[in-house]
Amino acid sequence: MDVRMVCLGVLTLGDATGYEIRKMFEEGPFQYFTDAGFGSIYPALKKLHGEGYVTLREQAQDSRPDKKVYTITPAGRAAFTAAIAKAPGADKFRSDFLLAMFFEHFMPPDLIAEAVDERIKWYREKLERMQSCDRSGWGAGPTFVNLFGQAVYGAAAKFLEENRDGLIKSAGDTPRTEAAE
Amino acid sequence: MDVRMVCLGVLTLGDATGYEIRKMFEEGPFQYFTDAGFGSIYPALKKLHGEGYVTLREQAQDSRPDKKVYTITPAGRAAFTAAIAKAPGADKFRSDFLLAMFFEHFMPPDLIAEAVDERIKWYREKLERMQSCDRSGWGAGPTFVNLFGQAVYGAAAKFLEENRDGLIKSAGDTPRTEAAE
DNA sequence: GACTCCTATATCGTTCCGATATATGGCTTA
DNA sequence: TAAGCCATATATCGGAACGATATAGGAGTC
Repeated sequence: MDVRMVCLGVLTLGDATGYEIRKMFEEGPFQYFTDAGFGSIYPALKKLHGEGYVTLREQAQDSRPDKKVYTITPAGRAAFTAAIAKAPGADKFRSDFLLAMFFEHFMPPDLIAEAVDERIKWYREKLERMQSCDRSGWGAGPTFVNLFGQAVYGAAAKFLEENRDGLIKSAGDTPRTEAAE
Repeated sequence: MDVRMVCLGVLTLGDATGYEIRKMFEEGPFQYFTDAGFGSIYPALKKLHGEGYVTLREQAQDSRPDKKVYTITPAGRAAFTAAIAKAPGADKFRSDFLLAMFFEHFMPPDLIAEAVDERIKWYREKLERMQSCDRSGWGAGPTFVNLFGQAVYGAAAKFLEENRDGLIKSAGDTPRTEAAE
């Protein structure tokens, strides 16, 4: 599922500009399982337009670049429907934090503690945002996705809180590996 | 943390070829939180060699391309240590499956059921592999990472099993959105 | 007055991903 | 027994995506 199709999905919810689509990925209900920056979205929209999957109308604005409001076409809806009907690829969890923890013996204990504490805070904040949004009026799909996110992020936060001290203690008891031996 | 540094990390565990590093990402303890294909690894190793972070010795083999066994240098160890000392970026969870579930009203109920069941199976298999490996002799870091993975993947599997029927029932009760309205 | 943030576009260079090419020995299977 | 697939082992190529940067003015803050 490439950025093009994800943009089409967002446009099934209503017309939007590239900037608004970006905000959806950053703050909206999509933020926990997908992502795309301007450098991906603008070329994607241009391509979708060339393929006839979206139309656009330009809204002039003073002291600001013109807004380009995109609308999905019937062909676009058909393409999106076909795209999500295909068996989705594997879920991917990528974490530089876990990579660092794997090599914990290269780090001083205080740095480990800092990294774990930061990550707990990060997961708690994300979780808070997921829990605090008003789900009344949401359909079954968005609700399912939101609750899935809560289950997974909650499990991550809980694990880190319960295993923080053990990891740091073990690091304090074990000699650190020197960078150049 | 780019592919270059992840390769360096693997090489701190012992000498390896590009092919072996790939296997680590595919089957080894790294598979749950990082990934890289040949198209990333070979160029990364070439660059690391140019930077003096690794050395290589070529081992001739008959009826097969020569093996290139890479060894990390002291400069490489220093670079890796510096890389993991920096505050790691955000954890990323990417899921085409959740994207499809978000737009569940574009899918017929039987397709939803199939997708959820496949995903449950996938998470259970991954979990099984994480649980069944022999952790005796592992250090604190790898153990921590493995148990984190179990906590998160376990939570995902559990959520899907508990909410499968509810989602499918709700899909059966709600009219499906046509591709082209 | 300086600084940062928000809106809104877009590009550019680097990196990454997936598919493909090459070569051969071993194992399964129809 | 031939056909097909898997494992080993290298590598490249095109396209996609990422991150940083550019532009520009108004609003809000220190």
